Amino acid sequence: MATDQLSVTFAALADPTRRAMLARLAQGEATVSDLAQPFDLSLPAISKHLKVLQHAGLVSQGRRAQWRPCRIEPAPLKEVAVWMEGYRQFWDESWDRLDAYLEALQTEEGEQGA
Amino acid sequence: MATDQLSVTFAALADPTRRAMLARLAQGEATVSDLAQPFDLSLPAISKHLKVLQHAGLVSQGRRAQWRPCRIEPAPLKEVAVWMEGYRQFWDESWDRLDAYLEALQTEEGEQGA
DNA sequence: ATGCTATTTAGCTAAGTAGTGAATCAGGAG
DNA sequence: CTCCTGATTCACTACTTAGCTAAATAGCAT
Repeated sequence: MATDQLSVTFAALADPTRRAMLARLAQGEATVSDLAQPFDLSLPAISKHLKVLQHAGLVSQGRRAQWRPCRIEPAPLKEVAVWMEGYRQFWDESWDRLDAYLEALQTEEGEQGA
Repeated sequence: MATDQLSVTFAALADPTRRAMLARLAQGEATVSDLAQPFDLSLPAISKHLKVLQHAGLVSQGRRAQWRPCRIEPAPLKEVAVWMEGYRQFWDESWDRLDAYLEALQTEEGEQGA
């Protein structure tokens, strides 16, 4: 398995359960049981998913009595955003519009030339 | 393994070899051998990585004689970008600045109150 | 037909992942 | 101290992934 940060982050995000947990944490702190509640999974399974998210640095965990409140951490998402930036031309709609625009321009020129 | 599109895409991106192949394809079409060239991997290994990328819809393959020219496909990247949008508040720097700004405001208010 | 180059498929191994239940640790509360 | 709740670790099973070599397929060139 790849161990570079970006690979670990992508791998952590490659699971709908973990993304749902992250979505829940985007709304604020939650305990492990809070996170487990929507799923038909054992607590150990949730704990494991959580560990994957922590290992990726996407989530940090505190302690309050017997609870382990979890928070979302922005750094790895930022790294993904930076990586995505390098491919913006492929996914940004405005680029598609620009592409269509340039194509239209070229067509006009062709018609003028004919 | 999760089979939803986003999970498959993230899983495909969770490998530095595959991301490097994608980076190469971002510069234009390439054959399988072209893609294999920078790596110390057997051709079958590259072919497998390529299949993962194709299965994620990130790459499409044509045929020209005995070559299979590969192209990058934008749709799954777009889906990732859309997903990321939902977390912009966590990774966008301007949010950090806003956060700092609000914090500064609150500190000022506190000092005024004291 | 034969061969040559590009690529894929098959069959295998080693290692990693996702889930389970049982047991254990952490930390109040009676 | 003992019990109860929250959470983790352990030991195990089923499955997937990444790599390899060897063999097969695709398509041009002779």
